[in-house]
Amino acid sequence: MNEVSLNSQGGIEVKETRKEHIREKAIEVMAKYGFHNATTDKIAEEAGIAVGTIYNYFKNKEDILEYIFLVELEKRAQFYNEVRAKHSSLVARIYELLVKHFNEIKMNPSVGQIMVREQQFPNRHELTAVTKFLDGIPSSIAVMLEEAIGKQEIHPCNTSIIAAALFGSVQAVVSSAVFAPNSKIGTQILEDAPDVLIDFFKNGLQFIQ
Amino acid sequence: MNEVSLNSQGGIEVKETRKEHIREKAIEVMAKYGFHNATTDKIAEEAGIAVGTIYNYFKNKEDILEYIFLVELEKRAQFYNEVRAKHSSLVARIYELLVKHFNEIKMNPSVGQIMVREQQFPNRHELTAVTKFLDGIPSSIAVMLEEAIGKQEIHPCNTSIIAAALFGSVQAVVSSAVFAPNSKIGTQILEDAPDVLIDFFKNGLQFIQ
Amino acid sequence: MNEVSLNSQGGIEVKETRKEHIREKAIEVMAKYGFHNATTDKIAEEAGIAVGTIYNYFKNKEDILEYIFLVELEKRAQFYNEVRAKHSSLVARIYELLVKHFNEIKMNPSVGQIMVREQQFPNRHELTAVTKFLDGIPSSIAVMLEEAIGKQEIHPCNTSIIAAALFGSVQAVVSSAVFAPNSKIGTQILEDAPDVLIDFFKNGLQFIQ
Amino acid sequence: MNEVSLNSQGGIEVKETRKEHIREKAIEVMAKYGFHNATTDKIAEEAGIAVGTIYNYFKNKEDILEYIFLVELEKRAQFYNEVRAKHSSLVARIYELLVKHFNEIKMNPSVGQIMVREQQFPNRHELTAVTKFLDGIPSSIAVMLEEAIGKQEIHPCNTSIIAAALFGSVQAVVSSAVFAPNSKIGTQILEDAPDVLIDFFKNGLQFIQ
DNA sequence: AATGAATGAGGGTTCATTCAT
DNA sequence: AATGAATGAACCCTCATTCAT
Repeated sequence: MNEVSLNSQGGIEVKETRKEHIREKAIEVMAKYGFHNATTDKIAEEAGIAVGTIYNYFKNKEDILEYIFLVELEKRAQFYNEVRAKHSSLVARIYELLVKHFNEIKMNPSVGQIMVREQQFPNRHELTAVTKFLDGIPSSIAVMLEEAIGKQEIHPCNTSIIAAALFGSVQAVVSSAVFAPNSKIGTQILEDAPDVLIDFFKNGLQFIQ
Repeated sequence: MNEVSLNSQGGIEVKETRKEHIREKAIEVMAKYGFHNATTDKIAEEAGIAVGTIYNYFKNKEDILEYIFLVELEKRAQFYNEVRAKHSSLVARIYELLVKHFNEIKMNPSVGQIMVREQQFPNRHELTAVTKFLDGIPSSIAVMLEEAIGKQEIHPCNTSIIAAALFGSVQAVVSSAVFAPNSKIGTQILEDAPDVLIDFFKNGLQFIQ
Repeated sequence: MNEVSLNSQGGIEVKETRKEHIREKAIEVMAKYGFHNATTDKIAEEAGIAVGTIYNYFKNKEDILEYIFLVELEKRAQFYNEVRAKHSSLVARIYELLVKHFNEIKMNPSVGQIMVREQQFPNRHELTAVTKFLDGIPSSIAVMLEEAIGKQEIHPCNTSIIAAALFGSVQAVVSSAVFAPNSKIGTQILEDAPDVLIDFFKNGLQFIQ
Repeated sequence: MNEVSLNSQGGIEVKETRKEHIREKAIEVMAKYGFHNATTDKIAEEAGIAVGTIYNYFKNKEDILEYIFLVELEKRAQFYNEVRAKHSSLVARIYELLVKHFNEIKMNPSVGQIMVREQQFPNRHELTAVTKFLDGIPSSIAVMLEEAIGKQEIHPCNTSIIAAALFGSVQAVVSSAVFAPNSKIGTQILEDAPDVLIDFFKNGLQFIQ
């Protein structure tokens, strides 16, 4: 049901199927035009196939977006599991998650644009990957926070709000990078972001005295 | 051209014109369906007027969204000016901005939904209120940060990334509140948010030792 | 019912009423944009009045065009009567009609543009002034031709076809003048037209031998 | 891109494609209602297709009119070339053009109605087939006149005015035929027109002495 | 599996006309 | 008589989706 798997080198591997090809081209088109203005015709043209072919792999246009988020969600889930297995300290975990996340965005900024923009989903009742991504990641963060509190690594706090804030910080920085007026600035932000953010998360604004 | 003004009690006051009425109803419809699925027919119906009437007050549908953001932008600009005049410390400033901001959202959650969702605008080159809101507020935050650094109130930092992070935190918390499964939870979040966030901004995650 | 009358000097006089004012401004707007793109709003604005006022003087928008043609039709009817009273020869009659007609156009090219362009009338069953103008003038010409044949001034011919051809020649020359790329050319055509046309009508293409 | 071609019998042949079918039906609808009142829905209904299908073949509604004129223009261009190749005398040329032109109209009076009525096109600056038809044909006539003057076949004259007059004559006669109260009269006019007009063009009104 | 022409519901927008003031 | 905001039917056009080939 999904083509994301871990290859022997421990990297993310996505089988290059026709569906995969459409996903990649759809990302480009949706990043450029936004979901609503990304017509199926444009996607098909970009992918070098006929419109009808899209519908052999996707139920409808929304399903493409769904799949895009699903793939990213699974990547993040893998990161999450890897990181939990590797580190026990909260800082170490978050730091590595940040590094991996921003690396992904650096490698494919288009997907970053979509992640931070496409938050319109008419059918919230269906448990979509989009929702899972936007709600699920903060939840996972909250879980880590609660563990850290349990281990007396950090003081107690409102974990759901803080989790939202952490996720929001990251999304906003991604946004500022991928929509930066020139790509040099954007790349620099993506490079600096993990260190700057981890420092901010650890110490806040660092008031003097 | 600008119906936002300060009344004698120092609160925000908006003259109740027909345009204002359309704005309010459009907020409800757009919050419910999202900008693209908010048809002009639905807006007109909700406002109890004919479709054509909308076009006596707005150039087109996008212009309604533009106006919604403009009003909110002006409110935030007022907050910002008031707060700068009243406080000189960064913490005090941010805290009061948070209180005011979350209060506004509490009073009108629909507008909060729109603020965090509608970031799709085809013509970014036109200097729209939407762009000003999404780019301008982080800029204002960055300015405050730089002032605080200048006054040695906080240690130097990458102000643009941190400003983005602060704004993103707030947007994400607003999002978690206004899209909360039930309004009780949402209201609680909005109530707790200023204290929780200011604490986070000051101290970070508060690691023990 | 109509404000066109002969004044003491024998010239055409149109009482300057509000209705008259609207007619004049409507001519300008319709000449510029064409009937269908000449909105009532534009006409009202040009006339410096409110849209509603137009409807105190005209049944609907078509009625304005109707009135425009009516006035021109009556001017042509006056020309026709004057000319018939003054001359008995066909050539003299046609020549003077041409002179008067082209003079009118020279004085108000906008009306010329409308006369040659607006031939779209959905309700042909109503006997409109537009129809009368476009059908009636050729009829009058045909009558003159028949008289001339009766008086053995010219050889017999298919008067309805020839009348149409004569009228068409004139309309086409008007068209080439009022839509000329620059007004100098247009004015020159209007000046030359009577002599050139009367010569053509008298002698045809003047084959040698 | 051009479906007009000469078949083995030397007649005009138009490949019956879907686009061609729409053109034909659009002619009927536009002739009946006029361009502005010919809705795309009516055209689609008449053609027995869905509205959307029209837009698979035409950019927009104006483009249909454009194509209609283009086809007619190409027919006339073919006539023109054939006739120039066949005859060298001006009279022979014009006469055959008249015969061919009126024959075309006889075969499809609807197209005649459109040709003489639709002279409203907002974008005259674009070099449309409509403009080419209405401006181009008189130009071609002017060229033939100048040749005839050069060969001393006719006396010098103002060729542009005369060319306009000739074209206008023809258009007006077409108009009187296709808008005739009954089709019998119309057909008769179309039949008589070439002889009547050529006689008029050669000799003018034929004054006695 | 792939194609792409056909579909037609639906949407944004216009604008002639009305009518309460 | 004059106004001009309100009206809403009507229109052009788009585009996700289908299905015969």
